[in-house]
Amino acid sequence: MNSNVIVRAPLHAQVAERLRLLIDSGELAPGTRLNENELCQNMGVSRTPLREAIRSLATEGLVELQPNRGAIVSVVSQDDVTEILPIMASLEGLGGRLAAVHMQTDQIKQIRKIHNQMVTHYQNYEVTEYFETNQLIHELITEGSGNQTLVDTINSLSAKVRRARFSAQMTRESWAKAVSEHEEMITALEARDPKRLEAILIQHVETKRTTILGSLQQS
Amino acid sequence: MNSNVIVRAPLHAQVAERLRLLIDSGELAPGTRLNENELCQNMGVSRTPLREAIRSLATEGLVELQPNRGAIVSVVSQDDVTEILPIMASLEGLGGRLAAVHMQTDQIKQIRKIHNQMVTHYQNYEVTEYFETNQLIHELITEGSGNQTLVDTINSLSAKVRRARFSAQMTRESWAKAVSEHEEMITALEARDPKRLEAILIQHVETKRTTILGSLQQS
DNA sequence: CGGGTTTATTTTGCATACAAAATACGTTAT
DNA sequence: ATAACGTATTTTGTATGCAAAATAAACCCG
Repeated sequence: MNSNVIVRAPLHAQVAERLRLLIDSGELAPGTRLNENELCQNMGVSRTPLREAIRSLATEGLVELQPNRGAIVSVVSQDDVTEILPIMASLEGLGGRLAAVHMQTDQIKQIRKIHNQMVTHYQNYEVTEYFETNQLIHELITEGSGNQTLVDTINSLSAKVRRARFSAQMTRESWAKAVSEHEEMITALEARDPKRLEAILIQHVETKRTTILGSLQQS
Repeated sequence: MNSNVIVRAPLHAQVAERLRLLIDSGELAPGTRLNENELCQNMGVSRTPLREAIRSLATEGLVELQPNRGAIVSVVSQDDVTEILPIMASLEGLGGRLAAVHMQTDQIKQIRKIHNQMVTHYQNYEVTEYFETNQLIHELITEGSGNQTLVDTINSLSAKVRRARFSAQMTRESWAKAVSEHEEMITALEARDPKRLEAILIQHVETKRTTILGSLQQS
């Protein structure tokens, strides 16, 4: 009679997930010390799974371990962004190159659809929706590479700069540029032109880097 | 009076280190279940730090967690190698491109020295020494990029295929090709030609991929 | 004798308890 | 009053204990 038992994920995984959210949302700001007791009470779990979760986040780079002094939320400096984005550019470029060859035609059509939605959001100044569709397109292209390790690697790097990206204010020009680059991306994908798509993606991430750094500078 | 106190690393870090060694050396073969009690007694620690270490290795991808069924040593399939090496190619290429610009001239001279040693080892059929110097050159170039995140990312990927690389038998031809590619690499580095170095590195890792896959196929 | 069910044992997951280190605090001496 | 020392408290690190799940074994029934 145990038909629809919900096999809930291990506690430490749930805790890790929750911590990621707290960090992404900024509730746990960069530099904050993770007090184990406090977090335990907050989340209603004991220290064991919490600590395991923290270790995971540390390996992912979201928090930093300080021996005998616990963990702090990693602070992503300007330098970190400068380091990470060129790597993401290379990898997204690789992903695009592979996707242009491997993706199914109907998958590409699907991306074109989402792209059109994104453009509408752009025209209507719907920032959140724009970001979401934008992000989705990048993910779909990368997944289209058929290389799961590549997807994981990019996601891991992306996680570290996610907050910086959110908070980065786009200027009218940089936004327009991003959209036009996206248009080129889709066109290259539809034409199944690996080298061209790769080049555009690399350029696109470079544009992003400039935008983010420009925004970080002000603060 | 606490001059030379040795701050020993946290137990879980030591355990993780030891586990990595066991996995790399093959004492813990791919697919092996990690029995916690067994390992605890073996290493003389309790389960807590051991489990934390296992979580770390899981995030690194060296072991695979199976809910309620513990962890097994990851099995690197042919497909995994096929996925990972193109990524490493892109990243090492990026590293080279940056290194060609950023490295100090005397650092480049140092690499040339090591390269010459490597060639000698090649001529004398000293396989182990050849592998070590070879590996060292790649690391030094990547480090020369000045991008620590890049170094970490490459190392993480490298760790997963390390065993496959060791066990890969080089043919006379593939070995010769690898050496000649290395010669080209150093030349491009000395000429501070980023694009050329990048291209060679990408090609070089591609060669490696072929070698490893050819070797995996036989087994 | 074989398949399936129940029971026993092992093994993992989580919580708690204890030890060591680090931090915070108060006291004392200059 | 301030600096420095020593003590108290907090916080992390490790070990152990208990419960649930999974695996292995025994048993029963056909």
